[in-house]
Amino acid sequence: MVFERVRKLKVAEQVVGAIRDAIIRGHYKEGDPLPSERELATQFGVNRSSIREAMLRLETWGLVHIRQGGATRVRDALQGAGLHVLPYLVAPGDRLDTGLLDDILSIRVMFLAWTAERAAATATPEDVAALEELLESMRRASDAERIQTIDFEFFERLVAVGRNRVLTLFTNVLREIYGNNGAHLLFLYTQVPFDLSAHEQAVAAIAAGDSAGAAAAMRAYGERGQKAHRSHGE
Amino acid sequence: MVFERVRKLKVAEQVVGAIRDAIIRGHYKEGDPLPSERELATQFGVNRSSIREAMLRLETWGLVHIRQGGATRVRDALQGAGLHVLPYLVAPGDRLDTGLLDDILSIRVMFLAWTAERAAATATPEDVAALEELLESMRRASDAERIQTIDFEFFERLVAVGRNRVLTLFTNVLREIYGNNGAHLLFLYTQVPFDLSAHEQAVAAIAAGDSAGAAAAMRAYGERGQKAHRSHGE
DNA sequence: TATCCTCAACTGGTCGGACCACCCGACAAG
DNA sequence: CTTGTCGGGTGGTCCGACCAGTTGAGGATA
Repeated sequence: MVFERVRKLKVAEQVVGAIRDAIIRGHYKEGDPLPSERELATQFGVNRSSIREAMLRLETWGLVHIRQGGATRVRDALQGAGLHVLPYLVAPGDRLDTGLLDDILSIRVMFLAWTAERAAATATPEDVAALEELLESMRRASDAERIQTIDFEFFERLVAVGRNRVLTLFTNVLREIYGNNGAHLLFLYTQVPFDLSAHEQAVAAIAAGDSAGAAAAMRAYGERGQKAHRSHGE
Repeated sequence: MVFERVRKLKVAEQVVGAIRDAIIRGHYKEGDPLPSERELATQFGVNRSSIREAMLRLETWGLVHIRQGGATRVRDALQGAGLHVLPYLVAPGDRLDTGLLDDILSIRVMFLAWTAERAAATATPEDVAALEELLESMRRASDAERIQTIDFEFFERLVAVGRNRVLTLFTNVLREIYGNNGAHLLFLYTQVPFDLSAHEQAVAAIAAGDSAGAAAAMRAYGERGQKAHRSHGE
């Protein structure tokens, strides 16, 4: 596998991107009316159907509010929107403002700790073996990017072990964020050799069924990341 | 205000509901192809545009996967879908299967504890006053439904106090779930007088800036709910 | 003057029918 | 067995028309 799949952008997807960017960059503020579908169609040089498709996507993401008869208006994204907008709020390539990254890392600590705690309660010997295997490949990995990938696999594995369907849904969202913006979090892994002690402690605790221990280990790991960000940010 | 606003269902919304239900009820399983848009249009007796709109919604929710040239197929909702499908997975009025409720309550504990912990770190005197006011109205409330409403307000307040934008996004999702399915969780509040001690401890800890104490109090409260469900379920 | 009603000119929602781009499976050619 | 072709089906886009709510300006009314 050398070449990636070519990404074909539908017309509607390009329109979505353009409007989303315009909103994020502040051309349209909260509550502002967007141009009518017919006008956007001529502006973009596409058919109204495509504009409609774009608007529908933006609405299900919670970025705009559509109402028959009235204009389609921008909605305050962080107020009314669902979680799923996050991946789209942070456009790939954009800089992430520091405050938001803070918030994300804080949430990360919560998920790491909780996931480990749940996993310790429900792990089978096979689960533990799989986790140890991932540890081993992290030890062997030599560059930050690879470690990051494996670490996220480790996390996903932890979630799967926890066997909580709702938590799995959350992870899917996190994966989207991560997949689009992994570069912003790469600094968490640039220290090589990567300090694996927390992971090792966590796996040991999980193997022993020690929920509190597993949670503490992963929590410590997460907080180390927060600290790294603070000193790294200035 | 006695009467609620009449809810007008767009054609596409009805189609979305019908297809969603068909998927949830198992008429279409993971990976199954849905009928073509043209066929669905004649079956539902509507235009293809409406079917397309419905499909787009289902796709952004992660329930189906659309690909040009090939058939639109059902996607395993709990595998590939984002969090935002949860409100739609549990249709209002449906029974909630016990396992899922277990999972939800488990997540609830995590959020309660974490939210309280964060709040303790960032609360201002005004925040504390607002929380105490909510406590007071819970004391005065006499029926379970009212208590439930206030308790969720309390939680939202806690989130706001934490001042974490990402956590706020999560709450928006939870609110949707809660709003549509509060009845399933009503059993958490049927004990009257409602035991407020955990809330009181949490607020006290928040006022004192004691993160660990606040987390422990709300965690205990959440775990009491889990226990109630287990004994209530059989 | 102040209030209400009416109506025209928007907006989004639905319709139907056409054609394009793409995928797949059948089948022929090598 | 592999490769190439092609036809029929699927979603993607386009067009133009009409339906259904919303809004606001201007006139009728008190």
